[in-house]
Amino acid sequence: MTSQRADARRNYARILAVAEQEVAAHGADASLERIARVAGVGSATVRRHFPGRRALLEAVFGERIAALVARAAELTDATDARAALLEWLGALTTYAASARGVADALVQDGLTGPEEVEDCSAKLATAVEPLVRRAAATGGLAADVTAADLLTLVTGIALATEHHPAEARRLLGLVVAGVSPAH
Amino acid sequence: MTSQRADARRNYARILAVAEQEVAAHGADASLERIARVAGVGSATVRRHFPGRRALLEAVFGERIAALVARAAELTDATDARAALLEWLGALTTYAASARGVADALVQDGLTGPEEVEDCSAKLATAVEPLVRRAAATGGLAADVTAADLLTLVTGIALATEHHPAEARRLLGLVVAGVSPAH
DNA sequence: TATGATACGGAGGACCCCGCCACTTAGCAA
DNA sequence: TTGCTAAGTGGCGGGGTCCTCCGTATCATA
Repeated sequence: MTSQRADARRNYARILAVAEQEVAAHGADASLERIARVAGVGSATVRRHFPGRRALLEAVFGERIAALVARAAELTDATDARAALLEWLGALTTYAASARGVADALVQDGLTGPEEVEDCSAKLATAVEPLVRRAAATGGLAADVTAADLLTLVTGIALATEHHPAEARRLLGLVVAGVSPAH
Repeated sequence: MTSQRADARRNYARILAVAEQEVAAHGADASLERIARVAGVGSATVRRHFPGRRALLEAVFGERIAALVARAAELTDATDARAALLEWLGALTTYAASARGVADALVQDGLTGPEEVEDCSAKLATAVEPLVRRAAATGGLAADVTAADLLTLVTGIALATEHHPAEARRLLGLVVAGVSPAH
């Protein structure tokens, strides 16, 4: 861990910084080769620090994901459980719609299987779980809705509105209220 | 049109047949090169008949899209407007979740702009439009929901459940009923 | 059958991801 | 301070894709 060499740490930081820009500019399938060039390192170095595109994306989004997890923890104590959940979902939607590639990363997360506990969607799911439980307990959430369902829906909205990010929040509103609630 | 040479027509059919298999197997980013190889034609020929991946995907999905458009026309006369709309959305969801790549194709459709009337999502939007209007008129649909919204939501569900297609129908149900309808 | 239009397909360029390998260098020990 | 060693590095080559150009084969017509 800390035994990592100083230059390695330096390169790690440089690559990550460039990767953030590139992913923001070109989405989840930004060119790793290009990231290496811009960062002034060899392509092998990028691959060493981040084995595979997934690893790089997770690192890029890690901070924001952590922020969302923290936000969820704060909201756990809110008086209105339903409002807390909705606010968190809104924050997630805004982020997923604005940060190109994050939604792709989330939908790909399911592939690795349950042993991979470190992936982004697992972190998020664990984080909302308490909010979901509280909202469900107070009747603020349909009974058969799981945390995973909500993440999937938000991810889907973000993916489908890739070219119209402004619509994302509105669509979330529709999903929450119901497109055609039973009368 | 009919002045197309016989060999060109033959190749078109061969390519389309192979493309259907390849897209079903590898999703929207199937290799055009590979399609050409399997079809026994040069890569330039594929490109000639289908300029760009979008064109190829549209051709591949064209028949099913047409079937959905026809289904919408049938359902326009149904007595229960809301049920008709929901049935059509269910059919669309099932198809989008089962046919790999179709959702990607739909979300990419928005890029070309309004002048391109031939694209899949425009066809579908035009087809559901009457169903949406009737459902809204009879109170079976939230007032501020457009046909495009519904397509976007279904597309999103399909994209987000790429690795768990079985969930798609259930999520559609949640969206219809509302995850957390106002009390 | 001869001929012009049409469609074909391979070569080649640009880009990408990935694995391998010889070289450099940071950080520790004497 | 001076070596030593392993971690870290970058470049090269292989395999793949997309795309364009252009000489050539093939079809339709007179």
